[in-house]
Amino acid sequence: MSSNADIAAIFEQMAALLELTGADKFRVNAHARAARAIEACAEPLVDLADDLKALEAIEGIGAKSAKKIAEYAETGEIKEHRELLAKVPSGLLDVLAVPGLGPKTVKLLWEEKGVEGIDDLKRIIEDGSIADVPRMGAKTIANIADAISFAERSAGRLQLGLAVPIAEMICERLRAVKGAGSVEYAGSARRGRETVGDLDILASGKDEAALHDAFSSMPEVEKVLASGESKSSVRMQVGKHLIQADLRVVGAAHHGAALMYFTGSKEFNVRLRERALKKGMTLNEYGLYPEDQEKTPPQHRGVKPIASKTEEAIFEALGVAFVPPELREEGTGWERWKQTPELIEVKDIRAELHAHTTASDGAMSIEELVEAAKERGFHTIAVTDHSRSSAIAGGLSVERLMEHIEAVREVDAKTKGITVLAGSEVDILADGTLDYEDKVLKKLDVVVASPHASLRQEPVVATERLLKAIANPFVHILGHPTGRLIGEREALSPDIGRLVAAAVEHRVALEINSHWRRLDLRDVHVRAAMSGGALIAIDCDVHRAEQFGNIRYGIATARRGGVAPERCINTWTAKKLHALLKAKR
DNA sequence: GCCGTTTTCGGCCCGACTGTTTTCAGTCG
Repeated sequence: MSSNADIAAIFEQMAALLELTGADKFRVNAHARAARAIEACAEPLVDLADDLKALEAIEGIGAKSAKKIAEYAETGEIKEHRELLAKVPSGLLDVLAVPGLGPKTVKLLWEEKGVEGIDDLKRIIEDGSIADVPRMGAKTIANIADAISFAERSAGRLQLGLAVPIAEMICERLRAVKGAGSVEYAGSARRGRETVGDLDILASGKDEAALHDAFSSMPEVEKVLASGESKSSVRMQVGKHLIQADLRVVGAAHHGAALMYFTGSKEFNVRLRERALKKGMTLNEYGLYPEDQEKTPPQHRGVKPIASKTEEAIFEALGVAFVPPELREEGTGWERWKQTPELIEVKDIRAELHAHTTASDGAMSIEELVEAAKERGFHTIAVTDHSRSSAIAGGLSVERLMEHIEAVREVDAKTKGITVLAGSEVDILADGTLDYEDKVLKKLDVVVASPHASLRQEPVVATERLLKAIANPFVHILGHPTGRLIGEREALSPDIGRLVAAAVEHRVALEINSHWRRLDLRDVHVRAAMSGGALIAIDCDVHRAEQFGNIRYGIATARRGGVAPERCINTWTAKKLHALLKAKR
């Protein structure tokens, strides 16, 4: 299989390998950028490989990279990549990944000490010979040893739903510091990325030192990595999760510029700063200033910024429409916007269409589920317990399903203020048939069809399987279409373009499952669904009441995919939504 | 290696912090 992720990984690796061979840094960066551009593409690039012009049309992909992608599509490898791997020991890539070790140092360790992997590095630390290398003092050596141990203990990036609560906990504590002003989290958590590498906290306040102290002395902090006047950095353990957190304290006058800078993405910042230069201005984390060729940064010379207090002001001064944080990524095309796209928000959601009760693997009774949905102000809640094949999840036999439908109807009859629909999350079997016969499906108000087993199918097989499910006349929603679990399993890689086209044809909504372990569809798929004209359902797949709170992660994913409220059926009025569902009965 | 309502060649964002240095290189975001 050769997904975009595979190709992106090769480009990413080429960037690192080039760095280690001492290649021009702009060339290195161009490879890293190409990797991001490839990753952000919804369409499988191997399908585009016949058309070099189409590949080159992708921002960040030039003639050379397009040729390499075509070469990969044809031969399954890239010659330059193979040659680089022959030159540089692949274990060096692990060494380069150790925090604090950059290309210069790794190259030096390799050339002077023969280090070709982590084990070699550990060995020369242990026998002390690492000290022969220039600029290797006691502190540096200790930091490297520590970083290795951290890398070994850390599971890497944290899922969004694990990172955000930690970020919020830190913010709460800093807000409690005397004289604290605004405190908020930025970085990839603010952009709503599915995983977060480290937490970026931005604060202002009367007593800057007090904020840094409070931050560095949190009980979960196991090591202070840096502590300067404006920035401190710690490594902390929260529960079983290890994560790095950075705090930046800036004056309120610089808040917008700092927030923008700290939110990123890095690529976005670079593009924006380039744009500023073209307009005769310079942008840094303190503000947007007139460019005057002076070497000392403008904020140190008392230069009055053109804009700095709010992000909005900076965008305006640059002549760019405000870019929502979720869209500040490579390949979203923000440079061409005339105005900010209208994106869906949590408050737009008025119905949950994918929920489980104690009848299968949920923790709530029908009544408790309905109560929780009412509390969120929803007009509709669909009860969609598992179908019979999901035995582990307590899937319902046809007989039990019939009883369950009755039970749901009874609750609906006696409930005021919300419509309770009888539905099912029906397994899509390996061959694409559904777990209940059509005559059973017909009795249900809502059918969410989802893949749960046979998740290692080849893309072609998976595509046909899901297409068949979409074409079933009784299906309303395609639930978590790929079945992936972030960082745990890739699951299916269907041809999203074809799924979208079929979903449009059969008026099936594609689900964004809001659980932070899933976020499935993922952001780039959602973007494809939007450009293809499909409807989206954003659901929490609730098993417990608190999981309704996961909607924020589903919404973040939707926003990253450019979803406007009207494209999501959960935002529709009861009348409109129910009409859509009934049209298939 | 990419890119261009100034450019198809000559640029390519900007600052904080650390550690090992006596003025700065390396790394990070």
